Amino acid sequence: MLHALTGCTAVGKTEWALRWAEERGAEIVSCDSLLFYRGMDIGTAKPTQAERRRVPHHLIDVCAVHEQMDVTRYVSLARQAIAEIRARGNKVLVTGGSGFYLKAFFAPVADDVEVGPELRAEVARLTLEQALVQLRELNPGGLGELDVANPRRVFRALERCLASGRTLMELKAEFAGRPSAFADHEVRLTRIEREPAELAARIEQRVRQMLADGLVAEVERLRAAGLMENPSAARAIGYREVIDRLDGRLRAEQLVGEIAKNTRALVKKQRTWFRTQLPPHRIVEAAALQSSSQLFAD
RNA sequence: GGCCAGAUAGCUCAGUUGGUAGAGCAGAGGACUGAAAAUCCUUGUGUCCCCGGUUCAAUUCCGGGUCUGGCCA
Repeated sequence: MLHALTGCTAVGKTEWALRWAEERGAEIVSCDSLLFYRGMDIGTAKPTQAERRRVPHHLIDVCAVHEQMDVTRYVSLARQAIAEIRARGNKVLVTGGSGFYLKAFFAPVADDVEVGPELRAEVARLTLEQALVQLRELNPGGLGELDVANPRRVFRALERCLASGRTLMELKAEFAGRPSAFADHEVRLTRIEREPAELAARIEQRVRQMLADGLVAEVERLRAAGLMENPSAARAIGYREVIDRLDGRLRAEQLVGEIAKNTRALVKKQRTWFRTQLPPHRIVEAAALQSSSQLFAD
């Protein structure tokens, strides 16, 4: 049995996760795509050292900013961490707001087509149009639901076709039949929600606190450590705006507003994901929470 | 007080050589097979500041007014 707690950014799930885990001797497995990176602390609201002393955390600070993480690697690290925690006889609480990674606990999330670095580099040199031409040649039966306007999706689709020698339709059929990587566990999922107005206020407060805590200096350190080599991390909310500020594309007085605005957009996207991509799950209102026992119907 | 510029979508602005208007951003909705806090898609009727004039027709031209900014006193 795995317990998983999610909710959008700034909803306040961290403290509830800590309490639940602390009271049950559980260990936490993070499900947040940016917490993997060492040094991305303030802008990600990473659990502090003090919080990590309260409850053991896993899948935090597992790689350098310039390294590339992906779901497949996440899944294998998470499986390993969970096995170790179980071997100690402890409960597991998965917590985080990265919807795609969370989905891995319920559904297949990647196929196992190996794409070599040479092939990837070769595909990366193509324009979107060239990639589409090749894809259509390889897929006379059509491209299915592929989002042909999305370069990342198109390039990945082409890589998978070239690497496997199969069509998107064939790959899709096989993918749909795969089990979740955690099919051997029963997973209970709960999501914390909060009133939009209250959440917006918390976001603004949180952004101001991050800046007061030294977000700008953190970004400067990370840049020196190779942040810009990782497009996804460099585009993370809070980081991209500070980079824009440092490079003169944003004025100082715009910083809080921009970060808060983009965080609200993230929250909206998270909500759509939770609604449409996760299985039906328990929803609890943050304002109504008084005890960790309310989180899961045990 | 005088001169000049501006007044158009929540915001910043474009535009209509006169036939009632459109971008970016925000907002809303959505997609999601190895970057997911990423990436991508859909969605724009608003007294075109007010009053009057010219005209078949004015948001567009003309006159007056109001407000905002700048310059001069």
